[in-house]
Amino acid sequence: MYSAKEAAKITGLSTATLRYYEKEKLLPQIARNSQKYRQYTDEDIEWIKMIQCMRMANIPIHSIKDYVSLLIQGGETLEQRFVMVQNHMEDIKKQMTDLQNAFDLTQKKLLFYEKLLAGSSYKEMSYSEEWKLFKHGEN
Amino acid sequence: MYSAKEAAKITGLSTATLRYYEKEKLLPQIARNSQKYRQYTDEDIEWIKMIQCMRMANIPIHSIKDYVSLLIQGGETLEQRFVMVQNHMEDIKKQMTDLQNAFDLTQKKLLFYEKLLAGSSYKEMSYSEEWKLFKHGEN
DNA sequence: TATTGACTTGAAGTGCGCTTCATAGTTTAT
DNA sequence: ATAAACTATGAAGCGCACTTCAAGTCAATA
Repeated sequence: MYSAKEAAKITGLSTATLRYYEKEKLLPQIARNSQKYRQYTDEDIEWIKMIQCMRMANIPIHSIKDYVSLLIQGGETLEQRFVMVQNHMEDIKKQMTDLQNAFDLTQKKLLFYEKLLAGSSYKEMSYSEEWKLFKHGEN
Repeated sequence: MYSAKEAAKITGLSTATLRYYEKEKLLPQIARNSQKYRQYTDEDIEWIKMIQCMRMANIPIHSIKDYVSLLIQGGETLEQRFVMVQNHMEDIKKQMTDLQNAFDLTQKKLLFYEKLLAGSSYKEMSYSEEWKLFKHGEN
């Protein structure tokens, strides 16, 4: 069992965020001790980590909430959940190609800058030339 | 030369977003015709596409703005720009590993659901069992 | 002539994902 | 006994990235 502060430390989220996630039903109701303080179990922590993973993939709060809601409703909702996960996968794949494009562009920029900084004449490069270089793909 | 509407159609952004980007200095001042209507050049369009690419990688508006500002200032700012691009690259790499983790998790979920849906007995799966399955990594 | 439609502007509004605030209760240390 | 440390709550606030609104200009069309 972990206190709010401990759970926050373990997960890297703030206690406020943990309360927010609970309020938004991304987490089950967290157990309380005699003082009404939250007591996070190891399973809660694991679940929080999974939510963090989903959030890192930009899956919106309401989407995670819907998923959790179906999960709680149980086996009858299996197909719906399957479709949701498929949609998440499509989202993730789209983001991966977007990121790959940005990666490639950024790589090109880095090479460009490295070349320019290696030479000693970069201060002669005019604004308009450089601007155009960027406009036409950084090569 | 393209009108606001045409530029919007080509880039997939709204005219409002294009104006917003211009206001925020992500774009240079766009040329105007006699009626003060914007006239986007091919170079403007290319530049907008580059901004879109950066936005897809979640590079914040203010960061792009700072970069463009340095670019306009010219050659003296080369090292600063180089550092900025290096930082963008670090960001992008971090996002890529996060996305890869989400991808792996989602893949596992899909396999799990496929197995479950292939069998005919999934309606006997209890809430608590399923919940735990997810809590412990979906396998 | 009057209306339609594409455009202009600054300002206000929206949705998301937290974060901070104000207030209060309980336990532990000085 | 007072203060520090931790927790609780609901409500309000914030930063970002747009989006929508209200009011106006201008040119062409019915």
